[in-house]
Amino acid sequence: MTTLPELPDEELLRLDQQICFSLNAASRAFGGVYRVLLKDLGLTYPQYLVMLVLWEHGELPVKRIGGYLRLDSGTLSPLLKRLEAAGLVRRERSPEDERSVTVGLTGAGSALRERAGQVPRRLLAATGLPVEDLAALRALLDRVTGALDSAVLEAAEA
Amino acid sequence: MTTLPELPDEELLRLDQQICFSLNAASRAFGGVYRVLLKDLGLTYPQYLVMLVLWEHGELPVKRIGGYLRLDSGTLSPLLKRLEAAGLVRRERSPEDERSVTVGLTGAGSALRERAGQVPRRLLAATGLPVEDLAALRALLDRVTGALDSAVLEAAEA
DNA sequence: CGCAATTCAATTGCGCACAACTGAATGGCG
DNA sequence: CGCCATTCAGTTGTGCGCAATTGAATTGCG
Repeated sequence: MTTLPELPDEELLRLDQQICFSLNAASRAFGGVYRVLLKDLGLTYPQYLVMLVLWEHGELPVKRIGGYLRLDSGTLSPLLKRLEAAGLVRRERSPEDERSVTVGLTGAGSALRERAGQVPRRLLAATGLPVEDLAALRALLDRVTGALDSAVLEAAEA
Repeated sequence: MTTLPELPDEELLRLDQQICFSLNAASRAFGGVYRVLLKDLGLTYPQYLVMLVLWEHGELPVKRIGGYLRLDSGTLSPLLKRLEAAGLVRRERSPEDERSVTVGLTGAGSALRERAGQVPRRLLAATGLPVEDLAALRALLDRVTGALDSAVLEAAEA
C-alpha cells in the first residue's frame, strides 16, 4: 500500500483521469469486439459469460453462477429468462431446496459451444497483444480488483 | 500482432475467460468504489467523468464531450439533462450552429470541483497499487483499446 | 416445537451503453 | 439557387448493473 507521498493534487487529478478513462474505454472496447464476434451466436457479452460458466461447470444454481461472475439475481434473473426464451437454457426449482433454481444447458445450449469455439482465438488476435502481456494485464487487474473490493468492504463496515 | 501459434483451443478458452472475467470484474470494482466516493457529491461515475471534462476544458459542445469520453448523444443527452436538473450544468443551442448544443458549468458546477478534490487520492489509495504499476496498467489498457478499436473498424469495413 | 433470522430468486426502479431512427440545420455540388 | 448528403442532438427500445424490497423456504436458537 503506497501512501502516494508528495504528488500535487493537480497531478493526482490528471493521473486519476487517465486511469478511469483508460479502464472505461478498454471495458467498452472489449464490449464492442465481443458484440461483433457474438452477433451470429445471438448472444450478448454477459450472456456469453454465463454460457462459458455453464459449459465449464454444467448445471448450477443461480447463486453459484453469480458467484463466478460477481453478479446478483437482479442482473441474472432476467438474463437467464432471455437465455431460456432463446432455448439455450433450462431453469427449474431445486427439489431439495425450493428456494434455489438450478440452471442447466439444453441440447441447443450445449451445441452452441462448438460454434463459440472460434471466439477466443479471434478475440485474442483482436487485442493485438502477445500472450504474456495479456497475462500481465490480467494479473494487474486481479490485484486491483481485490484491493478495491476490500476497500469497499472496509468502508461499508465503518 | 502475435498469431498465437500452438496453443490448444482449451488453453485459449481458459485464457480468454480469465481476461474477460478480470476486465469485467475490475471495471465493476472501480464502479463500486467510485459509487461510494461520489455518493455525497450526488454524482454517478459517468456523470463524474463528464464533470472532469468540463472542469478541465470549460464550455464544450455535446459532440466534443462525447469525443473525450467515447460516448454518443444517446448516452449523453439524458445524462446532461440530469446534470442540468441538478443545477450543475447549463445547456444552450450554439448561435453560430443551431444543430450544436453548448454545455457549460453553472456556479454550483464549478464549486463542486473543490468538494471533488479528495476523490482521486482516495481512489488511488483504494487501488492498493503503487503509482508506477497503475501507469503500467494504463499503458496496457490503452494499447489494447487501440488495437480493439481498429479491429472493430476493420471488421466494419469488410 | 415455535419463532426469529437468514438465504434464495424474483421484481422494481433508476441510470448507463448502444443501435436505430427522427428531425432540424448546415455544407457542398451541380 | 436548389437539392442532396452530412452533421448534430434527441428519442426509442433493448439489455446490463445495482440497490432495495418482496416473498417463500430454510435454518438456528431458545
